Amino acid sequence: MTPDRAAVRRPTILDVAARAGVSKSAVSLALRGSAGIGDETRARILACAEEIGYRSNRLARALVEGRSALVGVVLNDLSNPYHTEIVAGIEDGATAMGATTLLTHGQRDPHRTELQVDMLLGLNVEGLVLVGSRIPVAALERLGRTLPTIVIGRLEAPVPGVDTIANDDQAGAELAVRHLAALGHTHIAHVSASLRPAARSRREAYLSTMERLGLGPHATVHARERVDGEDEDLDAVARRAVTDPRTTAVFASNDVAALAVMDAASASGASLPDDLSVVGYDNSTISRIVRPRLTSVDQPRPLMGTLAAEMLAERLAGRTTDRHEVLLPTLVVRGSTAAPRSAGPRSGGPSGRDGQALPADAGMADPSDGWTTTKPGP
Amino acid sequence: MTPDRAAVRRPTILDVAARAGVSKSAVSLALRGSAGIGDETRARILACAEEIGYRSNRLARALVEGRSALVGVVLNDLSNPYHTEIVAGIEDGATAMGATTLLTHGQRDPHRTELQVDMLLGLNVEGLVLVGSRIPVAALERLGRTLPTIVIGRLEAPVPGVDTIANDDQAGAELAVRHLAALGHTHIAHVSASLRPAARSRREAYLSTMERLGLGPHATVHARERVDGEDEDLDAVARRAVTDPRTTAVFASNDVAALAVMDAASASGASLPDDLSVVGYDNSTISRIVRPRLTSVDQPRPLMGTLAAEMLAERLAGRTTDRHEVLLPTLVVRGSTAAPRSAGPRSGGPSGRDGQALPADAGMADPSDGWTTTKPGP
DNA sequence: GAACAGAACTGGAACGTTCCAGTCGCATCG
DNA sequence: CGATGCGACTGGAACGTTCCAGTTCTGTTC
Repeated sequence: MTPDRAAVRRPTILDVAARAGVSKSAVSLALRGSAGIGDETRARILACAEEIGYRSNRLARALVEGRSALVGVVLNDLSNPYHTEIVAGIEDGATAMGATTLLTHGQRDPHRTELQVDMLLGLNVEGLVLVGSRIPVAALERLGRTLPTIVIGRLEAPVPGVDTIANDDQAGAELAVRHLAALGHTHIAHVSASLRPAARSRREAYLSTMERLGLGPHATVHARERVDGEDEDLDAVARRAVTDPRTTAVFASNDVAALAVMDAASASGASLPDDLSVVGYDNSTISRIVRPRLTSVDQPRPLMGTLAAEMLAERLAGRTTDRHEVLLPTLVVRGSTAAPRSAGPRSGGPSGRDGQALPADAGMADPSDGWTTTKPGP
Repeated sequence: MTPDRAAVRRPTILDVAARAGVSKSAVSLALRGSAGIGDETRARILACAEEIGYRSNRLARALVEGRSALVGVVLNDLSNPYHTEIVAGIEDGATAMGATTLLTHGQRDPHRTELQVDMLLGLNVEGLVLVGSRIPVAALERLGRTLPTIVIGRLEAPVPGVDTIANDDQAGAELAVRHLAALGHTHIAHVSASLRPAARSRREAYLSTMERLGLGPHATVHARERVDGEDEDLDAVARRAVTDPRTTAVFASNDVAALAVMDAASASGASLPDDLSVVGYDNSTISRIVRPRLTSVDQPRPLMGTLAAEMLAERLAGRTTDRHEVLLPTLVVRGSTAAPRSAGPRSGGPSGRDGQALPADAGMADPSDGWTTTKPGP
């Protein structure tokens, strides 16, 4: 049985005031720890508040203060553990600036995402972080005009008033290809999981790196046929990639695709990593579950989160220029990559020990902070 | 460059009223679609609102209405994809009752969880759903007295005013053991991942089911030594479970533990599922990634979510008695279970085809709705 | 002992809504 | 033709805070 909650009105500042025999202003002062109130009175007020279980009404406060101290985070897909570490980073940053984080998820659906954003705006959030969200460009432009907005992930084109944080897909892809080449692979194929901007630039970087390494003639891209549903025939693409007997290594544009390749290879009787080396992208939980464990490009997710919070703080402090950050990924080497059967490593390259992280090309940025800044295009 | 947002005050209902040449009340009426306003005037007001980009301030509305139309959901661990489907269910239910869902995560930490709950209370949420959250009992009791609270997961002991939704661990464990026995296994071991209530009752059900099947003498429980950190030596336990040559099957108390068992078995040269059958619990993404794919007990997660929303609605409609639901799990049979090498199946049991779901024992509940109700203890 | 300073506290206004008790004008009715 | 009723609209109060301009009181200074 539960006490009748409807009858028990939630205590307000006035109830506390009445009990302590002071005015509501005194209570407000005491609760917020402001000066201008005696220690003795303050203690009494605090005690009274405690006794009747007073809890400040954040809605009312937000209304009068004109600021909600709320930051909205929209996740495209809650089930993607990829997002989790980013969120943790955002939360830490937001907490540091005295704000609290409100999460919602768009369920991979632009329409739902827009609805969620609307409801966050209704709650007067002071800033918005969209994590890998799919949202119509028009809506994003409106947001850029309305409040500080940070997008984590790659945008088709920059939107005025919207900051972005992405990882350097070029560098990541290069890292993967160079790792395979250093092991002695020459016939390195690429499996591209989607046509979204991130996958596209990984593919381009794959091609250019192959070219630069003099392996251009051996480059092959296995992409999906343009089917509308996205996860349509990834397995078919993987099977296609695995059939070519000359291919000894595959760089996949994400871990899910890499998993499909590993499955296809095993199904055709290949033994991993001896017959086929596989590199994924995202360093998701998949990479630690699958056997052999997957070598994968890792994005600095916690950093992405704290950076988002930092950029939000800047915006709130008055920054009006757009900022676009590109972070350098690293490669986490695990058991899915090894020298091909026919050849040893071409150089004193990575030893391939499980879980060893390699920083992105040191020539491109200072590896000590792990990321670099690029200015947006016109 | 961004327009100076600070200068642009967010338009209010009064701005709309001024522009449309009516009173604020008329605008309020028009926006909410109430009667008492002419079609022509309404259209004009709506147009004006659109023009100046008016957006209702939910805070102010909540303040005066005394209800926020907000439901708070606290996730213990965002990275656990287990939760995702539950959240989707809650959201659907909440949307149906005209409320929106606010997510936060407790980061597996009781203290942080309490903080998150506090901030949700400050936002005047009308109900709270805690998903697998670890929160001090004292705090939970306070919540039970304050507002409708639903806990998804098993509680040590019922808390007055708090509803619970859990899956029937007994039935789930029985399902797993019976499946293995039907395949012909007699030496079925159990690996217990934790000492939390759910794992404990799975273990008890394992033991009693073994007993009932006349396999009591062959029952062995491999539990963790009492180490404070939870994931401490799961692998060691798994290795221990795998060393006994007579053991041909293992029922693990969750998928993570099952994965450890599979790893340990592979490491010791066993081939799965021929040398060892493994059953997990949770039917998490792990079970679909690992090879062979893991047979696992599945909890009706979407149902748990919608049920939570339903129970919340009941509470808001005035229910004051506590409700405790126990849902029946099913078994999803995949490739990790097969008849032992030495013996065929003892009966015309399950065929073991990949992904086939078996309902829980029909004698315990009507399988058509998939769940049953149990009344709480005194 | 009057003037003053400052600390401690108070009461009203404001925030952006909804709600409610009216007011106004107009058509209908007896 | 005056009363009645009703639809359309208005203005003030209220929600629970914070903020600000006062007010009171105590002690200090000349």
